[in-house]
Amino acid sequence: MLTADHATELGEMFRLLGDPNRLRIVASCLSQPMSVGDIADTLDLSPSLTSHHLRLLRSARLLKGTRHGKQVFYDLPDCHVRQMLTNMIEHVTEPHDVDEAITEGEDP
Amino acid sequence: MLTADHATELGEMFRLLGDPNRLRIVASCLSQPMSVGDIADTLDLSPSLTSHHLRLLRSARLLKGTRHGKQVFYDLPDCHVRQMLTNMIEHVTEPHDVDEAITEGEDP
DNA sequence: CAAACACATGAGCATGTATTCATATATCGG
DNA sequence: CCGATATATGAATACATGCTCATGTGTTTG
Repeated sequence: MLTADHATELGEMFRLLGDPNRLRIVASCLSQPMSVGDIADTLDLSPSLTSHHLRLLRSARLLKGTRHGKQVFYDLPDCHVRQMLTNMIEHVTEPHDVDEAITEGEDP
Repeated sequence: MLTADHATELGEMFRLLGDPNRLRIVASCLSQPMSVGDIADTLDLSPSLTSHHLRLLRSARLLKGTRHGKQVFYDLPDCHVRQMLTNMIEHVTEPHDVDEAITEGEDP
């Protein structure tokens, strides 16, 4: 069972990954640490917006920032999360059929 | 790489799991199909709110609804998602240390 | 058919949040 | 120290979203 507290905690992480730009930011740091400027350039986001998102991701420990001189590089400290994301990104590239209707179950 | 479209699609799914009540609803359907009333009772949510959330989860194909007489039972049609969630729920019960600061990397 | 039950849906509100613009902080080169 | 570069932060705003209340739809039973 999932307690309300754990649902809030886990939900907070999913909520952060629920924004497309934030998800792209995290994804861009999956294979190697990325500087803020490189992330912003790669994803075509303003440095300010990128930094705002990075702050949220850092607060939730989804990303970890390491300063090297003027630049700060971000990467995923949690290998469990990294694996989950790698997995889901791979999964989302597969085709799937569409059916959102309520189906009828056969009689018992 | 993760395209913007795929980020939107995957992000949409994470966004839905990002609400604690919705996450609890999905989690409650992990082991066996659950009727709307049972979900609402178990999680102490109003039937209306439960149904609103179920509609969103159904639209995103995170849950599938099957009618049996007056009741509608919901469960997870995607075993990939089920496994991911089972995994993350298990993970969130483990302890973890707290460090959201920017750390200093050693000189090159 | 009518009443009861289970669920779905629409409107409305209060709150949260993604983005932008302006500004501040930190680090390095000269 | 000064300017330039890189990142962070604060305020303001337009928009999204969770929730409730009221009502509608579908299904079984009398």
